[in-house]
Amino acid sequence: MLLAEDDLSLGYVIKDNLIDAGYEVVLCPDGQAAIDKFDKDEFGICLLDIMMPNKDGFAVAKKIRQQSDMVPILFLTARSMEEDKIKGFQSGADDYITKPFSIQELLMRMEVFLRRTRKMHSERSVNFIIGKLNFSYTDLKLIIGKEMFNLTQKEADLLKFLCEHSNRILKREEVLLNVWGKDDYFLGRSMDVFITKLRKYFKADPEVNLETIHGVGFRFNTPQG
Amino acid sequence: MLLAEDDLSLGYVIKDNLIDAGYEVVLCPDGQAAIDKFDKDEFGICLLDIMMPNKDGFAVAKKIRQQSDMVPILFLTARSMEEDKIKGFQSGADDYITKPFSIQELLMRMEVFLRRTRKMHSERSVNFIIGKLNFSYTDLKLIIGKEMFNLTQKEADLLKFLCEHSNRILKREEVLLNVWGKDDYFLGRSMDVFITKLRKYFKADPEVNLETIHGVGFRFNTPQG
DNA sequence: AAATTGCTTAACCACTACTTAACTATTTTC
DNA sequence: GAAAATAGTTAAGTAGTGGTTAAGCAATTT
Repeated sequence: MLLAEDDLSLGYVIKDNLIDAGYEVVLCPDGQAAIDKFDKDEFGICLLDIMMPNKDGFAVAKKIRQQSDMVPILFLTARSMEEDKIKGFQSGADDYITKPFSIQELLMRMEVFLRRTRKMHSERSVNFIIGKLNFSYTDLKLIIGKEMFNLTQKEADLLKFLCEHSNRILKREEVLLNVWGKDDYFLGRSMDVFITKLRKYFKADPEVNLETIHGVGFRFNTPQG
Repeated sequence: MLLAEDDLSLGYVIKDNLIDAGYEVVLCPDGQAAIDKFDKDEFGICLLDIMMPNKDGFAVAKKIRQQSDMVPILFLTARSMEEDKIKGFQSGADDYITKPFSIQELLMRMEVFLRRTRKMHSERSVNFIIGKLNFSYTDLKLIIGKEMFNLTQKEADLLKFLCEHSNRILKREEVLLNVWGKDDYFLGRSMDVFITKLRKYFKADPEVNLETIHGVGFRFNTPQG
């Protein structure tokens, strides 16, 4: 989880307690640092102090929301702040908790959201795990070995279709109709461009390859489960 | 087959009976375990209890459906559950069976689906197994003894036609009309080229040969099955 | 307004599958 | 048994298919 708190003595207390509770915690001393961290890593939940130097909690939340609708965001606020102001500014935050708070209380609130998002995830997410290849269609992320690629929607659509029909010959027409909705010359060429892109990703895992069946289509060869 | 049942004493009874009936059974005590198992292995059919801790049967079915449209899913339900509720929630399930049920009944219901999917499978793929010769039309692969050849679509079309009419005389005209769509001098010569190619493949199996009936056509001689 | 993103279209090249051709071998017919 | 027809084989020719890169374009973001 991502923790942004400028009061470092408080920050460390929270961090240590959360680590004891089994979380992985990244502590950032200001808003910009939090944004930078969020860009690099994936976090399951974010805890943001509102009043911070260098981008406040609201700004950070907004930035995070641009990247992910799913991650739960909790604000840490001073008691002095009026409740309606916080609500008004709840720019994408899921809840807030006023200082001082007990670690117990924090943990409980976090659990609520983690349960909820885990559930949503499991209901909505579409994932494929094929050998070293880990593809989350919902997140548009493809992890192969140690490399991670952020896919575009089309790339993901195509890859999803390939995953759903791996190890059998797929006619070009079939792929086009299912991924693009229609089959004409130009879309066919467009598909070839996407095929090229996917093949670049697949280079990271020699067990996976997208074979051309000339005059017919493709076959997505993957290690059988 | 994948069996998810939280009542373990019942689970073991079902499992043992199905094993006696010749099935391989993996028993999971809760929904999440079932999902995890399904990700790892391939199952021919899934039997899911609806009420389970840690993801109920509906959730498991949904998850399974994301990965495969084909696998038959059967729900096990308590008698108390209203039928329409089950039907409404039939999130991708193929059938349900109310507890208590006889193993006989369960086996019969399972057979129905397994027959169906086996049939669908065989419709999806076209294969010919003739002596040592194993030809998958859908995969464009011809395996003879230890050699494997990747065929082109035309080669496969021609071979398929020959397999479908083996051990009888085929007029040249007949083959041309069925495989090329029309019959003229040049296509006839073209066919001869393909015949040559196929004969090269057949060299790997002396039991199979493509005989010329001079002035008439061919006969694809194969060991009778 | 400028930059970025995501897809399509274009252009170029390499390669493939099939046809055509050319030559040879076999069979049929007279 | 020679000429004609038919078929086998190999190679050359050709249209088409696919891979790749980059330019173009529309939509969105900064």
